[in-house]
Amino acid sequence: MTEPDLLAALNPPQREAVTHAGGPVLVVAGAGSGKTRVLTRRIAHLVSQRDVHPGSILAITFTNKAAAEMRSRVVDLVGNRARLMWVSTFHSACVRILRTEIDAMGFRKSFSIYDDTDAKRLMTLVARDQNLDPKKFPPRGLLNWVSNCKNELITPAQAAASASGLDEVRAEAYKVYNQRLRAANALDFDDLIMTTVLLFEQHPEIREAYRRRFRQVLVDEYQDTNHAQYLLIKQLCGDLGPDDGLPDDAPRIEPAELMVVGDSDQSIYAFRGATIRNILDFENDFPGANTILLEQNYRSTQTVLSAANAVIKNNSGRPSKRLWSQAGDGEKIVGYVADTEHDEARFVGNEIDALVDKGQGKYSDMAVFYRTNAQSRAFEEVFIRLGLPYRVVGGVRFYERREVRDALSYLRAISNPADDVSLRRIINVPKRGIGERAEVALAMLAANEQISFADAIDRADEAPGLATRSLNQVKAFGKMMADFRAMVDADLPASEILETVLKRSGMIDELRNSSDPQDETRVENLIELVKVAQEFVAQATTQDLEMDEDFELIESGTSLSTGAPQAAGEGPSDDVVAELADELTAGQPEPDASLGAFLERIALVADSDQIPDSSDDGGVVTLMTLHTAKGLEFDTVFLTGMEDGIFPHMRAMTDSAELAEERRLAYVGITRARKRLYLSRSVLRTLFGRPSHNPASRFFTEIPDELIDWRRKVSEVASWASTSADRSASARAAVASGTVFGSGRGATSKKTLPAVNTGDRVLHSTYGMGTVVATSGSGDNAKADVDFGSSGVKRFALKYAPLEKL
DNA sequence: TACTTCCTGCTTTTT
DNA sequence: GCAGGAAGTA
Repeated sequence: MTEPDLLAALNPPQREAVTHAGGPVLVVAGAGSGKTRVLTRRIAHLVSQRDVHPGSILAITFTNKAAAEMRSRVVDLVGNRARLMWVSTFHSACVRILRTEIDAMGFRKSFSIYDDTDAKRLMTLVARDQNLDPKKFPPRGLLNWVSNCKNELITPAQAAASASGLDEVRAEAYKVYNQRLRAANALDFDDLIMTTVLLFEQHPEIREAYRRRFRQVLVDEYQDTNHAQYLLIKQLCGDLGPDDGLPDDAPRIEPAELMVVGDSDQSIYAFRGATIRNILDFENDFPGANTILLEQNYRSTQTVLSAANAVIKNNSGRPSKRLWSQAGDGEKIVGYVADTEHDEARFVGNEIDALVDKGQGKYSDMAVFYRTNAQSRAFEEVFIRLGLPYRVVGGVRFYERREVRDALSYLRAISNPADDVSLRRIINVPKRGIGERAEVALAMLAANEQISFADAIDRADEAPGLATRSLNQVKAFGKMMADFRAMVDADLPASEILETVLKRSGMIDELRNSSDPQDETRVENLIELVKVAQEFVAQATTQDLEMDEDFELIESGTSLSTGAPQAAGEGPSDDVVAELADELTAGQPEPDASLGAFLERIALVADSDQIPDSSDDGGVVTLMTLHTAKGLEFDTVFLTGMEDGIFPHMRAMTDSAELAEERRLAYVGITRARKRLYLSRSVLRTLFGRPSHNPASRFFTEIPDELIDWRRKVSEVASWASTSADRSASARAAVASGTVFGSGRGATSKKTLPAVNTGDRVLHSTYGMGTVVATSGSGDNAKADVDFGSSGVKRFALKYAPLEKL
């Protein structure tokens, strides 16, 4: 694509952002102003410049999915040569750097990456060892505290030095937790960033190599970066001044060109350390910075924008921004007050049906948003009944399932023998007679001898108090793991190793022979995992071929060394350019089907990257949380559960900063809509398994009434519940004690048992439609096994299960 | 050692 | 109303 084509269809501020040269740039962009488009075009523009080598571009996106999309769009625009650029999330970029450089930080290259669940497990162990009261110091809370430290780049020693009171305990937990991580040769998510920053601080020469490499750095969603990520950017393209750690006579390189794009009104990840300070202080952080404002919205109608503005303006202390649209007023916002969440779901379902019937859109043009994943249930139930095609994004994740985690723990323990957490997870999976006693004996040996758990297994003879029977089992297990590791040494592809592990460990056999109907699904999930591995291996092999093409491209003369001459005094010298060209060709990551590479992919890629394509004809309705909705847009958006206590979430209502974040979340949700916005709430909602009733969300009432077309305003339940304060209070009390509806704990209602037989179709409030495949027991003990297709087979006690015969 | 049965806490949001 | 842990039992 030629240069004018790249710039066509952009408005003047966008064009300015795309072609900007020299000095850092902050693009402050409102919702729907074409942020991502600007970034994509800018990268394409850069690649099409003769003196910019694609390998010198580093673009950071928020999700891996966004990275993949941006990458393929740029390749579409300017061709294969763009494949050499780095487009990834902060985490993936750091892993890529650490895989090369981590020796310098005292880890081995085979390090494991611990996700949230692993981290929590490890922290639980630490807390137990420290004899911490789980009520006072829940692992989750400790982990949050540690995460904050890591985001602020506070080391355990520094934390201990400045902590007082309860924080002294937390700092101690942080220290031990990190020691255990190090011993397991593992890094958690926050470590990935923190360690990279520390690496650059402690090894200026390594940092300098990357500064020379990346000449163009672009960051999307800058409002959601945390302090550690900011420091990383600063290390890569800030002006470090005289304290840059290099010898005085070493050659310096000009800082790279930096462009960040963000909207402080869309910052919704402060809860995990993101800070809009990074946006507000950009001009101080990067002197000489330019700010470009994108205020025209191309996505939504003026009505939608007015609603969004009306909500967000209640946040104090935000820089003023006036978003405008040329799309006209469009349709009014539809408001609906439901009696129950089922009623709300029915309204949404019927409305979707009606819109499709009237030809006002396809299923794939519509999305239902909610605050928490648990709220998807009512919609699923109703949508199944109505026969609406839908897809829930997020929720119960594939990689969170027990059997999948077990399999991955095997792989990690094989790839990284020091990984005690993974090893201890699977030492008795499947059951092989190595119980708690045996495990403790081995752990004692490991502690006494200062060796890893894997080494303790190899020296099990020395373990104190290990029964002979257990000893034999442990030896057999050690032998098996050694065989698996030999497969890694022989460079067998990840998929092959996985298959062997599943078969030889006996995991598959145990599940196949099990009487628990759920285990059938588990087998299917493992087969699915094998498929994922096979696809990964296949992909790595084809990438290999593409890389070869790219090398040819470089060699055939498009590389930096033949590019336009640099202006004197600016940019890298010719020597540096030549060196850079060498580095670019030499330093390409070998595409890699190894076990380590596979594990890395699994750790970093969220499986919520499965947002349905709108290209399929008809398609499906998308259900997701507001957080997942970030960066997406739909013709029709249903914003549901607009109730105080739900959204804003109960736990955010007391804290003004958290409330402000919830409001930004509302702003994000509203601005996802192109043409039609529905807002709904329910007066009565089942929460924690019991009914509770909530007032309208403050965000709902902040929207001017004239923008809203009320379909139903006052619910009957609302009128009896709120006519008098007394009655309302007593109703609430009754609800709270579970006496009114009889579904509270201990007040099990007597319900007539649905008589089901094999082959009956039933509806479950959580799993949806299913078929009875077996029945057992009688009377109160009657149970049924129900097959829910993709959700698998579950066994229910008919007395309690929310099952309905169809 | 392994299976069963309570029982608790949980629901924010995710790279 | 469910998962995962703790405690109790074979």
